[in-house]
Amino acid sequence: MISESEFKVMRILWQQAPCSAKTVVSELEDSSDWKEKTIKTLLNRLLNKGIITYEKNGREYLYSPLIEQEQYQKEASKNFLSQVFDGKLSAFVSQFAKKETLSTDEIKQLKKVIKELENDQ
Amino acid sequence: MISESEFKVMRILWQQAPCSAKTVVSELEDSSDWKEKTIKTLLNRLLNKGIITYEKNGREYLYSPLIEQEQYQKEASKNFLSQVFDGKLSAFVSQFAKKETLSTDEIKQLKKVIKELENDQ
DNA sequence: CAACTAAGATTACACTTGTAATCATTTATA
DNA sequence: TATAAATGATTACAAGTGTAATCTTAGTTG
Repeated sequence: MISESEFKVMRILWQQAPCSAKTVVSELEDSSDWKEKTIKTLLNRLLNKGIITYEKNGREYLYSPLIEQEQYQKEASKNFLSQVFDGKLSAFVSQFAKKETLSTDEIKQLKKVIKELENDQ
Repeated sequence: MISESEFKVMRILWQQAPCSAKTVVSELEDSSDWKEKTIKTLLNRLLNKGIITYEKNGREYLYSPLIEQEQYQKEASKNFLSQVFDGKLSAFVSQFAKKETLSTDEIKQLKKVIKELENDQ
């Protein structure tokens, strides 16, 4: 539903909403090589898809997400896992055992997460 | 590069290659509601993209993948993680701590994987 | 041998996506 | 006040995708 390009816009809105087009544009002009018009197109598509909304501020819009990042991430994760790894989280994680070299810190984080998972049982 | 629909075809080829179109079709007619022509289109697109190949067997083709599943999974994983979770595996995994209820077995698998990760350090 | 089938190849067509440019309108400015 | 500038809206256009149908050709069958 959210395309890859649109997602980059969403990340900004998730971080700092409500947010003017100008702000989004200036952030994305740094981190990408999109033109202003391109970025505005993406905002508009997100609007039409009902994924974000806006309130007027003078003659400009202040945009805000209508779905939470976590909710979206959760759905995206489930889709990804079921599509690529037959739904098996461990199969996915073990991909990274093969030389993808996680940092010690990431591994520590992971262990913590696993422990939480156990406690929830 | 591999679309979602094409991926479903790939899964069959990864499991049982070389594989005739007829076999792929009959498997997918069960698990999806695609028509035969649709499935053949997908095979053809994969061929044109250079993702699979074939050898002739009489007048039919026997298809085989040209990339390994693991290689593809690895790439897809990296893309997914960096796009949706800023590259952080633990952020992804912790999604599942929130009520996505993994089976005890999955958690056990995960722990094993983590242990391996540690040993690789 | 003529007609039918079945395989792959080619064509179809609407929708999405990437990537903008132009249009219309409103506000700021000379 | 006429014009320039900036906003969002609309339009553009090629490539990729989902989802098939038609075409071509070579075997199969009556």
